[in-house]
This record gives sequence, C-alpha cells and structure tokens, in this order.
Amino acid sequence: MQLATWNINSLKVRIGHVQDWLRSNPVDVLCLQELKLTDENFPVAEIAALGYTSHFTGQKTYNGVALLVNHAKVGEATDIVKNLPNFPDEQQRLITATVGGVRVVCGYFPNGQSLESDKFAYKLNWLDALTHWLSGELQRHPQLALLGDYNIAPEDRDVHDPAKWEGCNLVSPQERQAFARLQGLGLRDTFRMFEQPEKTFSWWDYRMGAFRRNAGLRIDHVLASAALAERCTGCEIDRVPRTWEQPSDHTPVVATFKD
DNA sequence: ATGGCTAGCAAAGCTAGA
Repeated sequence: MQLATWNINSLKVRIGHVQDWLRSNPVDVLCLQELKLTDENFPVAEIAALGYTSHFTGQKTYNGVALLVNHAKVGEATDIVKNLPNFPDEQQRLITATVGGVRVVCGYFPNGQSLESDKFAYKLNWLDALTHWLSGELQRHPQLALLGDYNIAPEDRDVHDPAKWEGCNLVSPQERQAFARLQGLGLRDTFRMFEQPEKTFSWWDYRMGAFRRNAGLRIDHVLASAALAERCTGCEIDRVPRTWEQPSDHTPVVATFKD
C-alpha cells in the first residue's frame, strides 16, 4: 500500500500535474492540500478518469484538502470526517477516512506566519486540538497515518540553513514541541525510519532561485502509528514535479507499506 | 538574498503563503 501527500497550491492550476503524477505514480491514496477552490469547482470527473474517488472539503481562495482513493486497489473510503470535531473552524484543513484498513488523516497545518502573529497562536491551538483528537482516534484505529503539509521542520537537518532559520516560524521550539507531542502518541516520522540523502527537502521558496540552490525545508510528512510503522518499507520525497513548468512550491512525499 | 515568486480576487494592488 502506498500513501502520498502533496500540497499542490491551487488544484485549478495544478490539475494537469496531479494527472501526470498519478499516471506514473499510481499510489493507493493521494492526500492533497491547498486546493484553493470551493467544492462545486472540484475536478471530480478528471480525477475519476484516473480511477480515483475524490473526497474533499474546500473553501474559496484558501486552504482546502482532499483524499484521492484508488478504489480498484483499496476499495472505497468509509467513515469520512471533515475537520476536527473538537475545534470548530471556518478554515478547511483536515479530512479523514478509513481506506484499506488504515485510518488516513490528511492535514494542511496552519502556517503561523511569525511567532508574534495571532496566526501563530492559532497554529499552536490547532496542533493542540489535533493531538487531543488523534489520541482518541488512535485508540479506535491502531492503523493510522497522518499525512500532510505540517508547516514544521522537525529538526535542523530538515532546514537548508539552520543558523539563518533559528527560532523562526516553521522551526521554532514551540512548533517542534508540538511535533514531538504527535510523536509522543506513538506516531513515527516514516521518512526518518530509513537512510536518506542529506539535505532532502519537500518545499522550496519560489523566489531567489531557492530550488536551484536547494534552499528548502522538509515540512511535508507521513507519520504512521506504531502498528502501521511496522509495515513501512520506505518513504521518499519525489522532487521531480518541482522541476516541471509552473510547479507547486511543494513536492510529493510517498510512503510504502507491506500488506 | 534583509521577500526579489505565485495564486486568488478582481480589475490595481492587496492578502497569503513559508
């Protein structure tokens, strides 16, 4: 079983990239973030033509998340939950479903903007609510994966220039503690279960030739519950779509699990 | 390299992203 996550930064602009990527990477579930469109504008037919069922919760302009399910390989998704039941929120940042015996949680974590911002407090509150909700969800579903754009680089080796970024939004101690609390639930960062090339990142700024200089961050993650992590045989970041014309600033992360 | 892209909204520069 393969689970993937990709912040596509506007599904309207990137539908062609999603189609191209899924044709060469027919994963079982693809989690998308930053749809930036309302539900009535979701390209259900284009995704269905690829053999995937779409489940999504969108909003105008911002946020929006989706689960694309390869129904021929893993069957249809069940028990779909949109957003955090314990955190009323206008912003559409979470969608969860059971697919192929795994509870798949797709999240677009708040960015935070800066440590002084109200958005940073919102980010920490959102992370707190997510952690509490997940503790119950893990009891109900021992096989669970949390995929998405976390907007957190968990360690300095996930940052191209740790000195420059020290204490900043995305790498601050508060955010890394929140990430550690997720790990405290038994969730494991599948990427770090395996040997990886140094300076492997999942996001590069559009500006300043950041991709060319590999000046990136690893902020997109696949975390797996203890029981699911036992089945994990690999986790890779696919930087190829970042080389395509008019790319998303994020690139897909794919985790593979034994049946 | 100290936001110097990009997308959305809407019709010109704003907000937001990370």
